[in-house]
Amino acid sequence: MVSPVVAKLLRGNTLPQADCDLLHAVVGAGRRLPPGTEIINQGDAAEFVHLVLEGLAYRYKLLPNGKRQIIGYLVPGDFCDLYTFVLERMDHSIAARSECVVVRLKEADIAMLTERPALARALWWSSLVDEAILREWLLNVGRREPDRRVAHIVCELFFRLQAVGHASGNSFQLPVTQSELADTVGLTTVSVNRALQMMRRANLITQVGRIITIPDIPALTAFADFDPAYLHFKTAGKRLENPSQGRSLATAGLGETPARNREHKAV
Amino acid sequence: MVSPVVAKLLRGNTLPQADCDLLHAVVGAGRRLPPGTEIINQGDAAEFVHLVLEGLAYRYKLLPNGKRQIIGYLVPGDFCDLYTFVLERMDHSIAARSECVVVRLKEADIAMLTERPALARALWWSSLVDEAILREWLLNVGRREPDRRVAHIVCELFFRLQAVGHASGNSFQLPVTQSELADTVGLTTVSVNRALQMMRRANLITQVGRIITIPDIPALTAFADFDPAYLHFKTAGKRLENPSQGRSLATAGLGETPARNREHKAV
DNA sequence: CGACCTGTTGATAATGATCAATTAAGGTGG
DNA sequence: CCACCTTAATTGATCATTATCAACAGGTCG
Repeated sequence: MVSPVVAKLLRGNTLPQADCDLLHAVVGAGRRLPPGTEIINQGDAAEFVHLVLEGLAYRYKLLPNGKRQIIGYLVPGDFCDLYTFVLERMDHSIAARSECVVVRLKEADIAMLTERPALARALWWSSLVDEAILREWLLNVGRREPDRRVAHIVCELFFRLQAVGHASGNSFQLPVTQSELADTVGLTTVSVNRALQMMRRANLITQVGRIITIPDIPALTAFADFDPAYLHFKTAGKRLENPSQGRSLATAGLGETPARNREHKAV
Repeated sequence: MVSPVVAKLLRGNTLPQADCDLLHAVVGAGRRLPPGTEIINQGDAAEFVHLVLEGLAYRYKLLPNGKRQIIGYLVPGDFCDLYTFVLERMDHSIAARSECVVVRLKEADIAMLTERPALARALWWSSLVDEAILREWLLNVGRREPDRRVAHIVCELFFRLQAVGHASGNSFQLPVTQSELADTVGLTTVSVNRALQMMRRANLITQVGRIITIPDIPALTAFADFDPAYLHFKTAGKRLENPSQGRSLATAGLGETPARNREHKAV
């Protein structure tokens, strides 16, 4: 069984086997957190680096008037705060959306990893991808039409979840409520609801509960103006053409019904 | 004369004198680019790392329908693409807004810098601050009211320009058109225009041409819900309380009228 | 069963976008 | 220095879109 971190880093990097082994050794088991747990709060000082092993979490910021903006999703293999030893305080919060398994790494662990050049580079890459995603989101929220915003985030979550083995074929579990989607794309829940309805009517997606199927991926990506290049996968181009490579379960760890399932193969 | 890079990095880090000297040695003179020059284009492959020494540039993405989203401003001391050797292709473009002086650094130069632990950490810090700014922008565009969006970006540019010596007291040159502001905060130019008018009427800002004065900084930051913590300056808290520390000229290198002036002191 | 959360719907109200001029400012060339 | 040109800022009127409000349906969970 390959840790999702390794799987994730291998999306954009090649790593010597020894580095993968080291990662496995350092990462260990992690603790299981119920949905809704605050993992990190804005203003927190550095202590540990948190890494999501299972489940889905999100970053967010709040406004004084109570409005919320979700500024990132964390899927298995994503670091919450790799930079915690460089920036003194968190400028945003992170909460578990589903049941999550999260490891806490000490500064010494991180140092051990970054001593290996390939690993240091891979970790850097992962933080740069986070930044690239933010840029694309800003474009999404600032300049895309509402329907396309929603379609775009659906595409992104599909690609990212697929990359860590949480899609089967063209189906995956959309692990968030419409209200959360609204807070990620800068709309109201009503608008998100109608955007999704429109997408269903146009047969761009099919929905059974929270399981979403994309019958025609090129059609959806075209509608959303989604180009996976910004995810900086090594094989991003190929994936778009032939995207049914996901081999594992859509439900593991991401549903309301906590799943214990760990059988997903790493890609 | 201290290079703006050094000034910038010292905002959030302490560096040994030797590291500052090395930076100076590596950075050198740079080339002068006229306003509007495309510095880097989306899809470009890695070649050099670009660093802005003078002037103002911006990152942006375009939509197929021609809409533009500005996703970052680069002030003196900012790197355009520090990560160019990690990510294969640029996922956005960068253009000079005013006349700019830009240096191109080879991979070997960067390697030389990152061999020094303090410098490596400082460069990492600078890239993390870029990311933090993106998060705040996403909140701005996604969830703040139009007037406050505009006020917020005015605050940010003031603080960042002040930090590199481009403010005098509470005045600075806002180096962009209203149309560019619109593309950064996700509004139309008409809305931005009216927001600025409102801010003038409320005496939150005063404008003479492109020179903006903030008569009451706490009032403006309160209105904008601007908390400089996300810029991760070491002294950010203090700056908010006592912000009239800028010592240099508001116009150097940032106006339509190209300024040759280099006398600004580093802070 | 009843409380609660999520998704859905229709009606209405605001809010920004759009459109179309007009004014202002800066830069150029005669 | 002035006429002229271009770009940027400003204005008012109108339109479209999205937010808001309110209510209800379906499911889950004690």
